[in-house]
Amino acid sequence: MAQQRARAVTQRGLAELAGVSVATVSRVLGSPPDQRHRWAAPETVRTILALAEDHGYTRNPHAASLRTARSNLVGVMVPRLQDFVLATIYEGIEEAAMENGINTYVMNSLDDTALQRTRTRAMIDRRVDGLIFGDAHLDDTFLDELREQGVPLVLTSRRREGHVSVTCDDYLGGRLVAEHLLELGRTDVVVLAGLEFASTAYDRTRGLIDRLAEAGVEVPENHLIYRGFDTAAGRQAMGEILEAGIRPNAVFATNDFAAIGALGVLQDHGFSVPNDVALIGYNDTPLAESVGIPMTTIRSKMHLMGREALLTLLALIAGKEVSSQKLEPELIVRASSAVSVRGTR
Amino acid sequence: MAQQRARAVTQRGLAELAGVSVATVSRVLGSPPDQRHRWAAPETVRTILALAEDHGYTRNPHAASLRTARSNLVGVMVPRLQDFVLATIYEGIEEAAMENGINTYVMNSLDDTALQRTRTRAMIDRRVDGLIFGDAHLDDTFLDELREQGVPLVLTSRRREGHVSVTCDDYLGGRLVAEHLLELGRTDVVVLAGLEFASTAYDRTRGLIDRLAEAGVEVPENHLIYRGFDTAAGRQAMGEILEAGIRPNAVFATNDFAAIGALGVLQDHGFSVPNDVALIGYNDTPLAESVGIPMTTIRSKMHLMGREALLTLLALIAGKEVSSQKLEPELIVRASSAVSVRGTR
DNA sequence: GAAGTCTACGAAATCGATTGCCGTAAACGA
DNA sequence: TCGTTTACGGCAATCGATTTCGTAGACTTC
Repeated sequence: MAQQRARAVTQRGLAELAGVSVATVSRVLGSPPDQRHRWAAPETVRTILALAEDHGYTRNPHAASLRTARSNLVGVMVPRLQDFVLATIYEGIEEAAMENGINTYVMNSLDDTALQRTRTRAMIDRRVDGLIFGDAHLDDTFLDELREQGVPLVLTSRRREGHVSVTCDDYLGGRLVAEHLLELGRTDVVVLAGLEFASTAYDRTRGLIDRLAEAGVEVPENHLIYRGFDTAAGRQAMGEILEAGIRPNAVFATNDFAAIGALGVLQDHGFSVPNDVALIGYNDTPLAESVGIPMTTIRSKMHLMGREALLTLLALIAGKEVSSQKLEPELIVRASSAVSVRGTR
Repeated sequence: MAQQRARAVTQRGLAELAGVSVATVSRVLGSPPDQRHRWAAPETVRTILALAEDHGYTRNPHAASLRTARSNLVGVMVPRLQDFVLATIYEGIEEAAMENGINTYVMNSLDDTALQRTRTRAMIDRRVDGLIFGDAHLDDTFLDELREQGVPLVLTSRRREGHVSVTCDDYLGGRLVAEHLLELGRTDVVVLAGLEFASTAYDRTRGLIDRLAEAGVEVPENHLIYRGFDTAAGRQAMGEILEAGIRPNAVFATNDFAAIGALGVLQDHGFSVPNDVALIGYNDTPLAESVGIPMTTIRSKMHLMGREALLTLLALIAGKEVSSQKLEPELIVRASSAVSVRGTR
């Protein structure tokens, strides 16, 4: 039989050993180092700290949460962790959470509104202090209802009118792509836009369209196709476009993975990238650089986004005034659009 | 000011409303439906259930955990959720957990032994009932120490001698690749093996080598290179191999992403895949099929692996006898190795 | 030197749920 | 008829930490 896990010491145990009351132990152990002396004599503080150390004391979070009605837990809902982008944002969240003594639950909603609801409920039932959503839908009021109920929440990756969010300035990202295309003179563009209910898809597309319009270029309705953000969706969308007889000289995918899927299809059909078709992705995931033809893309600060989202949520929980934040995107030009009359940089 | 979140009802509240004691409420609400009548009259049961429903009662898990010393929480440690494989395994874990009323914490250890320790500690401090590790190292005794302390734990993805694990039969996977190469007559193989301390890398490589040895083929020491599992590592490894003047007619990467990285490098150097070099990956991630040249790979049951890992952990926590499990791998032949004298597959 | 002001703690009430131990009745067995 | 189950459910102790009152003594202050 394996050695039984030693019964953990509690504050009561430490109190008895130190000859003080649990109240004192609680106060000493619960205060930040520079505040401890406010509660006990230096000698007492030292004794308690030493005992805690020796006996490997760790606070029982359930007991603490029961008393304080504060769990130091936040829930994170993402469409899918398989998505590199969300996994990276989550890393940022996790990092900032650890730094602040917070733990996180993550769940995949698969962008399914039913799952979104049941899993959010599961988190609330677990008494999280607040929630971060990476799967906001433009066309669903679930989040509004939640806020009505007074649940502290912050959005990230995708925004939604009326909610605090930390996102990439996707509209600007779209504009950057448009400007790049204008410079290249490749304005007969097809947009593999992602999912219609995601603000990322919407804003990136809108930014592109608006900027092109300012230059007098119209993007026809049938050049926009919404199929999803992953590789399979990119293949699908690109395939449909070609099948419809559309022959663009540029393709903008609102996600690198979709772009990679599109790349495969384009090559299968004998199109050269970038000579026949310039290809641009979004997010600057590692694959963008490593795939056969290094891909032009928009770099977004995913990790930072996660960090800021968590920090914002913490501020919100603390009752502070918080506001939305848009992180700046950056255009990264690579071979997949290296067709400019200027050098290939 | 947003509407204040209504103070949640507690069992005490329900008890008062129903005119019974909290003990009865607790028993009725805590028993499985078919056991409820053992504790209260049908009428009472109905009243309590109705009141709970009406007032949206949800059990306070902190209070319950405090009392029972059981949290219904399990911790999951993965090297990195950015890795599609681990993200998928986690989805399986999450799914099975939800079905069993269990919640999960996930954390990234980044395969850093220090992070591994501190984050595991953070989970234990949170009083998880058990842990699943997806980042076991062959050369580190951390997990052994943990088990000594009586912490219930199960490994997945990677195994480690002396621990219960749910993995893919990686050794067999390696053998399958070897057999495929023997059939193709492409036995001058380079192995981009991944990380040396990971059993996945070790077993897949060993399986390949052993099977080739049985056929009288030796894999020279310098044809094995350990650089990591991701795309960047694949690029790096492949680059070094070529720089060393090695010119294999087949490359086996123990991970699809590394394979994709290698593919890029091979093409950059003017090698044709599969004509000059056959390329084989591992895991059958969606990208394997979608990337320029559809890739031969080994399919592993990642989602199922996660499910089984969780179920195994639950059994372990329940005090049952559990044993390791190896899921069967399957060879998926695609264009990247379609060079057989037989038809293309 | 009387009245504040600190300092350093302690007592005890909570937080919400679980559970072992009992008590009371009605039903049952022989 | 009387002892024994069985059904139904209350009492009260706990789990471990936090926090509101207090209090006793030391120190100031005018």
